[in-house]
Amino acid sequence: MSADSKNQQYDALPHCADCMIRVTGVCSGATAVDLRALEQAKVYRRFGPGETIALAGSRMTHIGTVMSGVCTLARTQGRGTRQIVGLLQPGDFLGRPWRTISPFDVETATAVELCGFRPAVFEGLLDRMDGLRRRMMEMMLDELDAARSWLTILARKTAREKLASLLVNMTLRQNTAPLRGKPCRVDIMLSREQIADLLSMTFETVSRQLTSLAREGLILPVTRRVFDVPDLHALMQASGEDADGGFFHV
Amino acid sequence: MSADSKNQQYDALPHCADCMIRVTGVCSGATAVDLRALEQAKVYRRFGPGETIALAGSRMTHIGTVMSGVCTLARTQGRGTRQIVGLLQPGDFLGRPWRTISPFDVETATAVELCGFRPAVFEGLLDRMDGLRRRMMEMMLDELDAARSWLTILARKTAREKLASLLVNMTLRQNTAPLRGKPCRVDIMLSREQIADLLSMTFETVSRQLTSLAREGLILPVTRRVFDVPDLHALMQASGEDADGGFFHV
DNA sequence: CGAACGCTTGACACTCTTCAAGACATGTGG
DNA sequence: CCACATGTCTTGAAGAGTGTCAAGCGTTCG
Repeated sequence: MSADSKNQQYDALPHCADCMIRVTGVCSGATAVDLRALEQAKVYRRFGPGETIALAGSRMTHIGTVMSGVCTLARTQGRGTRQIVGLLQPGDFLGRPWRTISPFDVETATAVELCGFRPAVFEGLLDRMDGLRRRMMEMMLDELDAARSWLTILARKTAREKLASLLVNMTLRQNTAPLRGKPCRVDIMLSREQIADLLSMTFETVSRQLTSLAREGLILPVTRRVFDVPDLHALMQASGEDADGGFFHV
Repeated sequence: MSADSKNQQYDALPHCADCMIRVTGVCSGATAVDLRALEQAKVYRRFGPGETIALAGSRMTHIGTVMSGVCTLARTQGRGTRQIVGLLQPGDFLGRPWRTISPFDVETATAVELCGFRPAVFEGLLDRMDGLRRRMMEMMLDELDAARSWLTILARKTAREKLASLLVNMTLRQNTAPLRGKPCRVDIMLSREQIADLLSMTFETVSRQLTSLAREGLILPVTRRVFDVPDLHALMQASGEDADGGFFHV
């Protein structure tokens, strides 16, 4: 039934009615009636790890909600240094209505499923649907706050604190109820180099600080990208954050 | 006529019909009819330099367009370091609808005139006026891009490049047509310490780099905060930006 | 005039980057 | 199965760029 030519015969993604992401995504602002229109317009897309979804300056063919996996927004500077300015995790919105030229490179770090729309279609829906539009504005405001919080982390923290911050952040997003004192596990899903590009360091410094944190027992390596966190509270203190203070979420 | 109690007897600010800011502000999205409603709802406010408009976590009594002067959005870190995460210059929108608790300290760097609205009133106008709402979303998207571009500058540039970037940015905003090769003037309006908080450096380093740029003739000091820029293109190169590449605007 | 403030300049310490080599894992072809 | 290549990660040593601490200058204001 009306398969987009790009859509291989994967298992179908959930219908809006059964979709878990809908709790937090843009579509959480949609009414039941709206949802039926969204269902008709949406186009699922899948990407492998390491694929480029859009280069900076190019037009995005689809915008929408990340269903699973992690995307990076990045820009390459003058002399080859690369800065990742945002991570898109499940529930986050990829692309912007009325601004279909992406100002950043959009790439997948892992396999990614996207619940997408043609930009013009989605803009039409936004104009029609009050709730959807309202949720969209909320999410944009949240993203702005997150970007600014992220700014303070990159700008003022030491290498050690930056890594601890990233680990705490991802631990919180990956564990539903990470009780303090209760050990938990975190998968950073990014290579040392990607972490470096995200935190504005060299991958050597990333490696050094990770082994340093491991030596002190704040994290316990399981594989190279998976760690056990025996004491999240201790890791928070290493991140230099005041108590529960403003933990970013992008 | 209907003077707000906060409004001392200053000269009146312009009517919307004569307002220059309206070219770039949110209200540029308003129709002639909308404009009459805006005119009725707006409340001009004035602040002296160094005033605190809102502390982080507090409710903003007014949101609206900055008419003149410069405001800073800032947050104080754990050990007393301060990070300015955004500058609000004339035409920029101060505060966010549906998010009246400010996540940052809002302060004036100079004397500031604000064309403000009660949050609830402005939200009502947004719901009613398609053009206004559309322009608001555009501005939010631009702000998000600006925050992310700013991120790459803070994260990856040297002290010298950061200062050059800031100077170029402000020069572009303060000169309508800064032709390359044509000399122009820039007023940074911020103290050395504020610049340091904005660029994540110490004020000593700011001072050193400014004198260094001046020694090389890239900027010519007029007063301590005003410089002539004999060759904007040369300054751009010192900023490490690729040609005209993504110059941020906050 | 003295005090307060913003700014400049210097000397030194320290963090992080840079350059370089090696360890470890994975995959390929003989 | 090995030799070899490749990519990712670790570790080391030296150097550059900023932060830190400290002193001094210039202006403003009471």
